[in-house]
Amino acid sequence: MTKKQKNEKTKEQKHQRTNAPTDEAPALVIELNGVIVAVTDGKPRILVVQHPDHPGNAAEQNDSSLPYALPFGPLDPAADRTLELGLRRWVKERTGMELGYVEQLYTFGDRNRDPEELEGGPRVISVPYLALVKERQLSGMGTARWRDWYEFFPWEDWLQRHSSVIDEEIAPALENWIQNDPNPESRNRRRERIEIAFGLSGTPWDEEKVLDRYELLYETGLVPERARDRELGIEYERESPVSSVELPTESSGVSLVRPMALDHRRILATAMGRLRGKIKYRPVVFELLPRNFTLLQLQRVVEALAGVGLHKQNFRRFVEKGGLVEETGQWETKTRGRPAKLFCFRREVLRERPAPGVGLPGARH
Amino acid sequence: MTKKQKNEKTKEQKHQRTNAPTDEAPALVIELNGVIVAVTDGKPRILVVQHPDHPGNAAEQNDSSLPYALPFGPLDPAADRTLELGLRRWVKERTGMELGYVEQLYTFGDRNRDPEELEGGPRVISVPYLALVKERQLSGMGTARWRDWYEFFPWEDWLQRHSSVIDEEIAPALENWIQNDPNPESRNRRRERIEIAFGLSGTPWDEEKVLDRYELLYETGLVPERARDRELGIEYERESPVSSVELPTESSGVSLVRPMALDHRRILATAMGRLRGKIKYRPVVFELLPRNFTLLQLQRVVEALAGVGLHKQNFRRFVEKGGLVEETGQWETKTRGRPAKLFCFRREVLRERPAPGVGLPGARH
DNA sequence: GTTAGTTATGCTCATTATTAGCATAAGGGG
DNA sequence: CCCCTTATGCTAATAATGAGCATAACTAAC
Repeated sequence: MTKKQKNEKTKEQKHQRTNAPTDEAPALVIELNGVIVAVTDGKPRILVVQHPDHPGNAAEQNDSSLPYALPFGPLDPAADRTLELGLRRWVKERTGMELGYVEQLYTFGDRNRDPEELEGGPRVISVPYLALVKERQLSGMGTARWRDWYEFFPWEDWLQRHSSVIDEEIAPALENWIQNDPNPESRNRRRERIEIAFGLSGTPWDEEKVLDRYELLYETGLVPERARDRELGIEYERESPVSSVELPTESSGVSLVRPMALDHRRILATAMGRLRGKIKYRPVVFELLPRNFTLLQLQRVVEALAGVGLHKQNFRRFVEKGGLVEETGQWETKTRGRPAKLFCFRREVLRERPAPGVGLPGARH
Repeated sequence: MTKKQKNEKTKEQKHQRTNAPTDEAPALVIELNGVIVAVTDGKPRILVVQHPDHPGNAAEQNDSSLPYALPFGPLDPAADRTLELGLRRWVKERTGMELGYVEQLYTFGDRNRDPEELEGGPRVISVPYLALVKERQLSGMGTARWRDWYEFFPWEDWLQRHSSVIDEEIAPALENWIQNDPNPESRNRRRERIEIAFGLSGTPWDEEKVLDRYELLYETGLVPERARDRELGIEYERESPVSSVELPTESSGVSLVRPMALDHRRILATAMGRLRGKIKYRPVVFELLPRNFTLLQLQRVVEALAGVGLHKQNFRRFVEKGGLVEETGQWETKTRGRPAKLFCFRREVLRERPAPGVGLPGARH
């Protein structure tokens, strides 16, 4: 299949799915994206599909090198009663999965997020949702598969690889970017943004700033999406103009691995940041766990999401004294060491505390 | 002007502003709403305009009885590069106001939120933004005006009127709604939702749950919007189906005052909840204050937004020791008692703490 | 059946925050 | 000068948090 053919096919699909009168393309489409998250074996996974990506993309792609994309589908303005129901509908259709907890993330509406707009395609507004599921087999659905989300964000993982990526690759490149700015004032702003986002020079690491970090890497060209978009004539700019003399150092062969299609890595970053924040004040972790679980299982899930290690005893005290869980009287025996009590979520906590979540006791902040 | 004429005019405007080919109405429009907030004299104000509201609305309305609406305008998919710029553009156009801090709130996409959809109008997706400004004169713009947001949400104000509305009107009516549910299980769910949302029977009041409270009042018909929508054939349902036998007791002449047009009160509730949450972990209050301010001014703004009173000394300690503000060396003298030091926001706090905000020290929780 | 390894769980102690007040300071208006 | 108002300093009691030590209860290997 030639590149041209592929493009046409994609465009056709897109028009087709908008339910517009066949002779006239709509000016506007709403696309629903699902960031479907599960945690297995202490790793946060997201559901991805393979996607033909940008029409003008670099090398001829065979199927296995197609970039990953978050699953998505169009809103049918005539049929879908609500956005959320639209999302649930086609996730069901395409993966056979009935979503449980679902939460709207943000609405991305920048022009040319989808390069087909440049060729006269409709303006595409994306409304991504975060969904939390207990991982299970996918019924049907060909290309969908689970991936560790740190494959796309290695610098977010402070659990295992102690994130040497930042010290060795990111920090020097960003320092370079700072120096490249001739204006001293905006240079200071750059330095401030970077130090805050990446927790450099004394500033503490904030696991929630996933999006800020991604945006910086994008702006500085450290992430392949930037070069790709630029080639296509897409200029992404921060919505709040930060008046800066952007001259990204297209630079340094920093290999910040595995991009995603379109702006999906930005969407994923939004989801990660949101979830990392939300577990602290809403008992959403339990959506990712079986009904009964040991405290260590719970801790592993939190650590996996937050990307940081926690102090075991303090964590245990936190969730127990905090009334977040209660004993079931059962025991987990199939593990290696001493058998652990099984707990379950304690619903009454919702009445007792205004914002019950897990927090990160003992994280190195 | 007859009602019919009015309706037609409105619809025409709407189509006009979509930039669709004149002969074909679009299936989808994006509407941008601004929740523009300022605080003056210790009261949170929002900018509202008057709006013809629903076509099928009850009595013939003269201009002064038109319901208030949040200012809004359509996205021009061809011209507006980003949603946020679209918002800024027409806020500028219509009010002469240059917005500073702006934040996307949510995307409301339920079908028939705008009753004109029932008459074949396009599906309207609303993307409201929260904007924080220092109140100032409106240049131009006829009908826009500032209103205390508690006019629309009297039960959210625990500062002055110690919210007797809840004890005297809301709680009894909701209790009634609980009893009206024949199914004991769903009755329990209702009770739980109500107790959590309104802080009844031991549950602490959570000032952030503004939306939950509004939704409950809507579901139970305690808010006039419900009856109005129903008359028009609009059935709003919670997006996450909570399987319940909805038979709202259209009930009790509870006068939960001043509705807003369309679903704008829901949008406002979203904004209030978001802002009440956000001041705790982001230094956004300062957007509402002059560069220099006394600690009491700062406290008054926080109290106004959160709707609760705070312990003065603890509040002071909190913001000072927390490094959120710094002395300017100047003094406020025009007040009555002892002159107060003037402070300003201390930007460095952004580097020191991951989530710098004001918190509510000494609130009766 | 002893030993080593693994995981669970109890408990302590120092430190830091938070709550709720008491008390004093510094202005203005009679 | 007295009274009212607002600002500001300080404290004692309590609660939450951070960092460990120590022990318990299992499995697998020898």
